[in-house]
Amino acid sequence: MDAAARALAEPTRRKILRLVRDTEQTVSDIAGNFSVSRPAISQHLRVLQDAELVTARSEGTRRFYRARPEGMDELRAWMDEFWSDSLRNLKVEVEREQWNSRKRDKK
Amino acid sequence: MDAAARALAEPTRRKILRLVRDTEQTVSDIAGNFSVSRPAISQHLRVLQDAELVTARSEGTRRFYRARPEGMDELRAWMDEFWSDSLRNLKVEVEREQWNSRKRDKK
DNA sequence: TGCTTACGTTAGCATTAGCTTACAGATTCG
DNA sequence: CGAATCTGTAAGCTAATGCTAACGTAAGCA
Repeated sequence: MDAAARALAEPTRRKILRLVRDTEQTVSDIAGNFSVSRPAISQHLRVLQDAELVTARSEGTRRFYRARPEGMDELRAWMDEFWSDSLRNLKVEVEREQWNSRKRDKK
Repeated sequence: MDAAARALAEPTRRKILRLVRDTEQTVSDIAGNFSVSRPAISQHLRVLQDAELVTARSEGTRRFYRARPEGMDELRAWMDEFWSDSLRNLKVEVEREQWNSRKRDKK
């Protein structure tokens, strides 16, 4: 999950993910969309692959990359839990406040 | 959003977030849970604050930090869209496949 | 007024990240 | 076989990151 978060923290890598989300693409294809060198893209793809956010398939000399959305599951789950638990606690907080205010009204 | 993703990419910072999710805590309180120095925690808090993932409140010499879950909204939205669009395209893919297979059956 | 507590900030260091250039391996094509 | 294509990898540079130790500052307390 550290790897996924770190991979997503890079704008270039997020753009790459969008590029290979629906259609698998070769390294050269991908690199064509950026101003950085092709090796730089290769290194980004390496990071994405280590984070299991993309998969690769070789065909002849070319290499096709495709996004792997499930790679985000862990991070998404972490955020979802953080979010929902926080909401739940907010709810408890509000209810306690309402309870206190009822007590105050009684006095 | 870059800032949020980068901030979340650090295990220490995610732990800090959990610590101040429900109850605001001082820097020393937080630092007590880690083996790194207090200034290191201060720096992490700085990163979290720049990413708008925590808010701070001063009281005397102490400083209370509290999580700010909305700071994750942008990143969550990005992932949600990525996820759902990918699912939608998968659906289209499957439907096309079914269509082709029906065509094949007709032959 | 001094001493203490609770912080932030700075300087300095080791590590990591992202990039380019240069090179190496595999495949295809003449 | 030899040349061209597609790609990964290594070396080397700069910038950023995470840490510690030292210092600065503001508030509370004797």
